[in-house]
Amino acid sequence: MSSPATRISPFPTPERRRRERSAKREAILDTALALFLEQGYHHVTLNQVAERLHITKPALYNYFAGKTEILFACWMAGFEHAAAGIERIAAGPGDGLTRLRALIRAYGLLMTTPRGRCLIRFDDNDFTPEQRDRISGCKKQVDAAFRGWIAAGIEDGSIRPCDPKMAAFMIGGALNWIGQWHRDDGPMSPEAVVEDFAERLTTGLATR
Amino acid sequence: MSSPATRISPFPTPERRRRERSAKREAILDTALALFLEQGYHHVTLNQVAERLHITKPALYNYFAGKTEILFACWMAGFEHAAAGIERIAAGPGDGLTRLRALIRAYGLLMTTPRGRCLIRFDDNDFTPEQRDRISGCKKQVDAAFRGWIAAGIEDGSIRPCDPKMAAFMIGGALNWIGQWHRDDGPMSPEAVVEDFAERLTTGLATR
Amino acid sequence: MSSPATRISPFPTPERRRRERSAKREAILDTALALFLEQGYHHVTLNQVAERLHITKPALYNYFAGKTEILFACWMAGFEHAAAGIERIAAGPGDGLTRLRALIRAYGLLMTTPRGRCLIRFDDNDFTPEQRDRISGCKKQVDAAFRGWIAAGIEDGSIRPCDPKMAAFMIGGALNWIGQWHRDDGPMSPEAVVEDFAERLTTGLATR
Amino acid sequence: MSSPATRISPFPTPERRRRERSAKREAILDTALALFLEQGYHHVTLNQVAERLHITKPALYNYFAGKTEILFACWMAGFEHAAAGIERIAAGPGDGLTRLRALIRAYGLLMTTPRGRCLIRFDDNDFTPEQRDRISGCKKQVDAAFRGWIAAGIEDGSIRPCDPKMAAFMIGGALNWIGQWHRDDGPMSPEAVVEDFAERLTTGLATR
DNA sequence: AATGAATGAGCCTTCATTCAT
DNA sequence: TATGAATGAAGGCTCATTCAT
Repeated sequence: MSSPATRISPFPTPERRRRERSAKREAILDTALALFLEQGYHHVTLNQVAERLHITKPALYNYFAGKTEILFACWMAGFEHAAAGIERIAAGPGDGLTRLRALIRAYGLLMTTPRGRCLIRFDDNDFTPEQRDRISGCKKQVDAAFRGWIAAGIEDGSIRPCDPKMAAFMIGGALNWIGQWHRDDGPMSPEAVVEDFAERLTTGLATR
Repeated sequence: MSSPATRISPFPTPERRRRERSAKREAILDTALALFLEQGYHHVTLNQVAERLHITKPALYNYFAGKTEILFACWMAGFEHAAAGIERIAAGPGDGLTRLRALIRAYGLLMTTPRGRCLIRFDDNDFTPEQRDRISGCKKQVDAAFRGWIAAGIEDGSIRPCDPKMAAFMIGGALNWIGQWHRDDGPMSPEAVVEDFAERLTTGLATR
Repeated sequence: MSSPATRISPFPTPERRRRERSAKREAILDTALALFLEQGYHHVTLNQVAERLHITKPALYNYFAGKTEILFACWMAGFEHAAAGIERIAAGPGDGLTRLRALIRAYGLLMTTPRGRCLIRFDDNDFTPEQRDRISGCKKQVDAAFRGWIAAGIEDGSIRPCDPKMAAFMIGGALNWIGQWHRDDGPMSPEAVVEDFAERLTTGLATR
Repeated sequence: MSSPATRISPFPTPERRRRERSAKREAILDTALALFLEQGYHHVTLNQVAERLHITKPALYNYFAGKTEILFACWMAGFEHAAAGIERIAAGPGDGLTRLRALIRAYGLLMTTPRGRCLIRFDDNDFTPEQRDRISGCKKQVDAAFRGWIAAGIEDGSIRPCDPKMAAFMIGGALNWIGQWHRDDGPMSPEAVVEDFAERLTTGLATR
């Protein structure tokens, strides 16, 4: 029995307004992302995105400046997942090999989700030059993490001497590819896949 | 030196006609492919393709039924390179590991060329359903080659027991990724890259 | 005279909106129809239609799915006139001959208007198969009306025994042809023409 | 056993050349006409015409100046049939009614053939202005024949006094319409149809 | 914040026609 | 006479984006 004073007012507070707006932005992103991955960016019209959300096309412009902005926001959301994982691992304990394996697991897992898949499925040519620049920087960060911990492992003796760049290319390629072949309804769970890959991708590198 | 009698006639023979037509088809393919890789399929107009060839747009239709036909022909040309490599290796000698390494080298090399790059850069959604079906079959053939020689290597003792499917996914991913990062003007030649990868991708698999 | 309070608001009500939209659809139809009859369907571009309406080509797509849809809608609008006439006559009194003459007048009048002319001037080949099917059904309805009342007249003795099918063909042909030769600025008014034809086409049929 | 002297030379004489050329022109006309009636002028490409004749598109230009020339030649061929019929009837005996009936039979028969059908199925807008002018003149000739013999019949007493123009419109419409509904594989032969129409269209006119 | 309506820009495709051979 | 190849011209349609309400 809530008293009138505590009943929720139908007139949203500024705070609630902000939350709702943010939730709508997220919903647009999720919907657009799903469509982009299903049909490809150029085959998706803003009408489709809007329809799935039960709104109309121009309404989208209240939340995003345009189609490429949505694309970019999708990518960035994916990257932030990756960046968060990297930070978490960096903040945690472990030698180079341990951290490399943790990154493989985290990044590999990400690749089995839409948020992660878009990181490599989106075509660079669909971004504006400015967006491309920012994306390029982000990609370098991820690459630096891989190379960094490989180098650290060589340093601390957990990884055999090798060219960190090439090793990172190999590992990155194998992980990125997961997004292309892994199906949620397939025989292997994402966790099983990344566990397998963490082992498989480092047996050649580990000093035992 | 050539007497009038042996000079080449300006009137092409039927044979020469056929060759020239074929050469023109190839030129269209190469030009379109280069543009597709540079700018992305949807950002390339047939006008651009035609202009680069110093012809007009409708002239393209003398050689291809439409834009997606060109796209498809590009893909198929790439696949035929791959298939030829597979056949050559299959026809040659060697145990499973040897052949797997040969395939890694051949496929990796292909990935440093436009013909190969398009195999994974083109978006499935841009093909017609019929084309997708054919492509799907072709991809299965390549995958089968990787898995097959891994399985053969396990059989003949040159490769340690493991899941050929996962191993093939790892190798395939690493190789496909080459097309994304390798630059012709980079520090490593294609040959050096694939040599490195052939070693790197099989150290974890080889029985010594 | 109107006080500010009773002035029409510039903000259209939903009802007014619907009416305006409907009026625009009609305007498109009328304009397109006029052009189609003037120049022939294939010589009319959507740009011309749009220009005459002081809008742009894509705006047409807010009201019709495409060019053939417009063509079809024109035809259907004409048919509905005819169908309404048939219903009205069917609902009214009179023997077979009386009704036949009424139909001749109504259908003949229709043929002197663009709405009616299009019924026979449009080429079946310009419709989609689905549209053709529907049109075919509509044409059968009209034909059935002619034949039906001829048969009824034979039954009730107002028309001499004869083959209703052939009689209907003759009458239909004569009436359809009106659309080809009658000019609004000609010597005979539409009413005079159909009065003449109602007599002329039934003197051979009437039992006196 | 034809002697060498009488054997047909493989080198055609100029006379035979002319005959063959003329035959080819006819073949093109027939083929094009059939296609035009089947699919409508604008849906028929010169490629289709050429293919049906087992030649190539540009070859057509050896016989006709362009697509509309073919269309026009088709129409003219049809008209000449009609004109020949008119002349034959004019040259023969009979009062106005007799000749009118003869014309109805002849013109009606023509309408059951492709040559005749095209006379009213082709769209005026598809001709050039010059062609339109000539066609207009031809149509007037036919119309004049109908009206003339009706007037003659009134004069000689075989036809009841009436407006020849309107009577001709009625008869012409009914006859032209035959081309729209008559099927060669239908229940009535062309001869039966025109016999019926000759009677039906003049019962109201004849003085008995 | 959301909508209906309209627009501008662009692209693929078709096809009659021409030309060199 | 016939062909292969190429072109010019044009049209329908799509869609991201804007604007008034």
